[in-house]
Amino acid sequence: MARKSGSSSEKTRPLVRAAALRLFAQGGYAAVSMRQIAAEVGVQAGALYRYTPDKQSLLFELMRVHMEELLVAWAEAAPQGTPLERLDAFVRFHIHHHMDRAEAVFISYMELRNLTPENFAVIEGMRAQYERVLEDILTDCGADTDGKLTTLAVLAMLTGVNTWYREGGRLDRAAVADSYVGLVRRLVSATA
Amino acid sequence: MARKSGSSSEKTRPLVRAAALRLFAQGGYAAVSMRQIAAEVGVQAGALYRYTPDKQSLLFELMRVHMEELLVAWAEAAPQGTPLERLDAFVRFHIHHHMDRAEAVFISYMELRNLTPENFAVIEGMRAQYERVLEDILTDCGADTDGKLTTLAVLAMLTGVNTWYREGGRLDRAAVADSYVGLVRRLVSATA
DNA sequence: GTCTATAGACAGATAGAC
DNA sequence: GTCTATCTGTCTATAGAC
Repeated sequence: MARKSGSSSEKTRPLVRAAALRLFAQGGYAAVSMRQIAAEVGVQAGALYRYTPDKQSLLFELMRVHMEELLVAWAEAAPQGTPLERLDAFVRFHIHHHMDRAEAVFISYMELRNLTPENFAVIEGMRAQYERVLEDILTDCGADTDGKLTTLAVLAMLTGVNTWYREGGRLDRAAVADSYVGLVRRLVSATA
Repeated sequence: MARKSGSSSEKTRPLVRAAALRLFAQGGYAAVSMRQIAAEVGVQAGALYRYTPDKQSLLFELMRVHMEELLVAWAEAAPQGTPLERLDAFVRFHIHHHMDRAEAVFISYMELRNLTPENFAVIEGMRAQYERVLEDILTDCGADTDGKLTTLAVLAMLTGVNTWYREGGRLDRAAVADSYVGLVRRLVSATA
């Protein structure tokens, strides 16, 4: 039997996550205090410890969930077709998924060094899994480039979009994705 | 008439910069204390304030000097030749210059948000100047891609090398540069 | 030029009332 | 589940001795 809706635990928990996400992205993990997060949520600092054992776990959970969502979203998209079609699909998927989660993406790149070694290893493993997705596609494309190097080059290029793309700018989401599909196709084409 | 060599000011100053560079790159500006920097130098915290008015100025100077060195180094390289030759030269220059300054590069990307607005504007202006260098080369190459977007895509790709390149790894510096020259040439080639 | 000592603010985390 | 209050430690920056 469900509880009466009086408890605000299931309301406050996501608020804590959202506040931490925003503030960590804005000011950096080390520069943001638990008191700032609490103020953003509208509670006192002590109340946060109902939802996280400590500040480190708060950061780790944000990054872990972000990476998990990324891997699950790709698995669910699961595009079929020729290798080049799957490459196009990956480029569009990566750009759109990352545009929609700018803060989580930012944190997941910038705050790696603020993870404990154990937590870092977990995130790195998930990142390696995602890199593998693109590497396999590139292998299937049969490009005559260095597979690992090209994988990292393409991912850096695609993720770099987040550093400059702003909604309402000169190019809309679809135009950006189209442009990068073109760029990546050239990258894997035979040498001119 | 030169002073006797007794003063250690001109010895300590670069030590402070070097310690700050290393520690900021390793732990992040906000997470590193003046005491840690002092310990690395081998003095007490108070002594640091002979060399910087405050912690913020220390960060800003590291980034400003890094950007200035980058612009000066390119100006001195000043490669001539066809647009495509200059593009190749830019790719090699960027990769080698950045490989040699991994810590300063890292800081200059990661710590932008820890600059005061005034200091941020200065660094952003210098970054825009550098982007303009590549944008002009790409324009001269006459690629039929979006010039600004391609500029940012290539820069993200090239700077991304620093996130994975390690001396003594599978590929040496020259091999990495060669590979990226190939990738960038494809990017600006006619569509396959 | 570097030291010791300290001012004054703020950090993460916990205890116990309600 | 959130509050207030607090413990314990650290921070940047400064003052004044040497």
